[in-house]
Amino acid sequence: MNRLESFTDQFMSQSDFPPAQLLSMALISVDVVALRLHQGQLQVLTAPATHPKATFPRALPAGRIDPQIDSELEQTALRQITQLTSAEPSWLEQVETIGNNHRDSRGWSLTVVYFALLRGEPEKDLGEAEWLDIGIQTTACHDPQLPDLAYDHQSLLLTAIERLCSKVQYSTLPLYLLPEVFTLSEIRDVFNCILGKSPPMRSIRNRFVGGNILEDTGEKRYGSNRPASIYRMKECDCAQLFNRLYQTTQ
Amino acid sequence: MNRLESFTDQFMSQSDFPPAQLLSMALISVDVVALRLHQGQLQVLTAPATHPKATFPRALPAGRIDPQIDSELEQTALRQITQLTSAEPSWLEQVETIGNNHRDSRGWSLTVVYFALLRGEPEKDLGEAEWLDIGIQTTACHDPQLPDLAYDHQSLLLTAIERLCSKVQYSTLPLYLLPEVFTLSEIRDVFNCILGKSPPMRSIRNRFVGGNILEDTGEKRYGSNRPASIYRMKECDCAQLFNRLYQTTQ
DNA sequence: AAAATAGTGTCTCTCAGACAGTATCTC
DNA sequence: GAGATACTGTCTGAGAGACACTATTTT
Repeated sequence: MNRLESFTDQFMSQSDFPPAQLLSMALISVDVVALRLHQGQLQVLTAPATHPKATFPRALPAGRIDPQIDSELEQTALRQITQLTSAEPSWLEQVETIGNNHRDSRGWSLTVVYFALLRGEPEKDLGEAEWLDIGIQTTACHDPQLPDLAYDHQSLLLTAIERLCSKVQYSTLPLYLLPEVFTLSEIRDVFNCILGKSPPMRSIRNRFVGGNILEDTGEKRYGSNRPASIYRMKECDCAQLFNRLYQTTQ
Repeated sequence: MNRLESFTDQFMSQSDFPPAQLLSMALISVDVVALRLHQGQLQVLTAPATHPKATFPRALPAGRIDPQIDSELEQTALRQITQLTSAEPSWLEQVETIGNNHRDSRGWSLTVVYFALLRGEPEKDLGEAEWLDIGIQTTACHDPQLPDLAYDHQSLLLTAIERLCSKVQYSTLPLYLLPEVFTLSEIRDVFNCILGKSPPMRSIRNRFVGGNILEDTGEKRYGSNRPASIYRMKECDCAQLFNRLYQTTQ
């Protein structure tokens, strides 16, 4: 038990303290679900589970707010990723905040969960990072095979994956898992890796090219077939939304 | 300065304590944006702003987690509503968590923001509650006229309103602002109150009646015209999603 | 009958999906 | 030319929007 915990326990026992204010003392952490596509496989970034009683050896990258460094919550999340891998996430958004008195045996605890995407480019991981595969049931996307993670991290991962599955169907989010330049077929591959199926190329082409989301680099990717045009996302701050869902993928 | 604050200050000054753990000490609050429709007007529930230096007299209902009462974060949010009004919200969801070192002069502070809808039925408020009008610019829904609120609560309100505006267009959320039974025209009124415009009755009818979302009570509402069928939401746990947006309302 | 709102029929438009057909590369 | 993948043309279907038309009540 480290100094913080012993201190917290001592504080908690002071029953004359107004209970409504006690929870300024809740244990706060920021957990990150960082996903990437690697060799046709959706993967999640993990760190060693530090707690001795952890049910599994790996856990989501997590940490505490460091007021010396972080002026915003998002910076805390970013820091968890950069501590493990040299890559900058192409996407970062808050998923949910879990707070209750049963997820941590020490009492009330609160976690802000972030969701990050990393581009599928060559990059190097630092020390303790490990990417674990996420399996997709081709038949039903609703029950992906998640790796075992310590604490309640598997359920946090599930929530993030559900967010991903939902958002790829009505936004430009799939592009954030791809390298800076890519072909249309690679967009289809993103759908396949995430959902186990994909809309037809006609629909992808209509939405992304017809919708003026992409910029043609003029380059071609050559293979043992007709070369494919190489595209790049047009400059924009955040994912654009469409007003229909792909339905093949439901 | 209450006891917690002085304690926090003292603790913060202990420079030998690992800074990464300090933020277990962040000030945590749960803020609620509770909305209702009252006489054709979208309204937000407010409480008096307690802080002496508050910029405006009213604020969103907010409170701390009380570990004696709350086992889940959502209960803390619910408690803020029931302390001010006798009504149960028909909808409650988490919006976002704001955490940074500049929204509270005391240092790092963290707020989990919830978003609640209350049915437009006769109900009584308790003591300090006050419902403030939210104006909609009929021309552009993107800039509603929000009431002045203390702290950063106007910006939290804006985020919640944006969530509402977005979600009414592709889900059954509008129904959660209506009484238990209602007519189709009242659904149109909800759109008008929130967005300043509404999809045509034909589209509302197709989506809600054709989509098998509603149950016809068999009753009629009489006025100085052809009576309207009275409907009720079919039993379901949460808002159902459609796979297109209404476009008239963009 | 007039006024008012409820509700229907039907056409158009957009965009996803299906699928056949054409294009352009390597081997 | 065969094989492979890229890309286009075009039809269907779902569902939103527009709008004319009909229905049923009160006054």
